[in-house]
Amino acid sequence: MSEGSVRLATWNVNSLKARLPLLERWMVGTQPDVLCLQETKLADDAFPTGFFSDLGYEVAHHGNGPWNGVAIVSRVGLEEADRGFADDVAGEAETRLVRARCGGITVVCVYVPNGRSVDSEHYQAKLAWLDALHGYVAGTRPAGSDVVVCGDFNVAPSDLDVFDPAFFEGATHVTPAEREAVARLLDLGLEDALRMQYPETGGLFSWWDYRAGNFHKGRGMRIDLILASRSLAERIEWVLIDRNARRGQGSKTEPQPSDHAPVVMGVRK
DNA sequence: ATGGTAGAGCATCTA
Repeated sequence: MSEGSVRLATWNVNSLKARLPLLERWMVGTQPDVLCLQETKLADDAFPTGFFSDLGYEVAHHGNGPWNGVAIVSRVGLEEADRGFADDVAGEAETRLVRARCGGITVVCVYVPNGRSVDSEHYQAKLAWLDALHGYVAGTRPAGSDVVVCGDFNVAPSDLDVFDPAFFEGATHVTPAEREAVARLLDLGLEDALRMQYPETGGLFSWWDYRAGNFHKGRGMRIDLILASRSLAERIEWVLIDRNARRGQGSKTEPQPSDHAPVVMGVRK
């Protein structure tokens, strides 16, 4: 990209340790300036800081065990790192949020709880977590500054974002309450970067179940989002979902993919 | 129209 732009990406890697071979190849090829990772599945003391510093990046990780775990990786500066919500919130121990200031942009990296099923307590916890996120994001004052909130939201914002709305009836990720929670985030002064570029294009998915050949059948959803504050959104040059990074499943010679593809955005400085 | 996969880690649990 041109000298005057910043490349920001988000990727749920489904275990950083398992994904290192593919991640290295992808970072060398893509050259992100800021990369948000979810589901590192690592405790902080097991985080491979040297892997990233060798590639020229600083990191802020928030993880405490074999589940969840989020990180911000940056080569345009990484300051004011902040882990988790400020106050006690359900799920606060689950290491699902990390924030840092990178190259003048406030970056909030999130891994929203899955919710499992609508009738489960985990679904209620998901809604509570999204509510806490709303308060947290409001505190970053997105209406007046360069803020990005990105990551795995485990919510498909509209029916355009799923391969078949009928298939997901009664399931999590598509309920009015979850979609309302995302809409309320946007109301703070954020834009859904990819949807802004492609307002009516279906099939732009970021996640496909590993099973049943769903990736090759196009049976996915768009749940990995980059929400950009308006000052940033008006400088977006392009947004893409890198499906190439989702290929190779089951191959003996290709590095194995996550079930998520990275979402990448180029922004003028 | 989930459960055929994958990753945690060693029996299942989570997604």
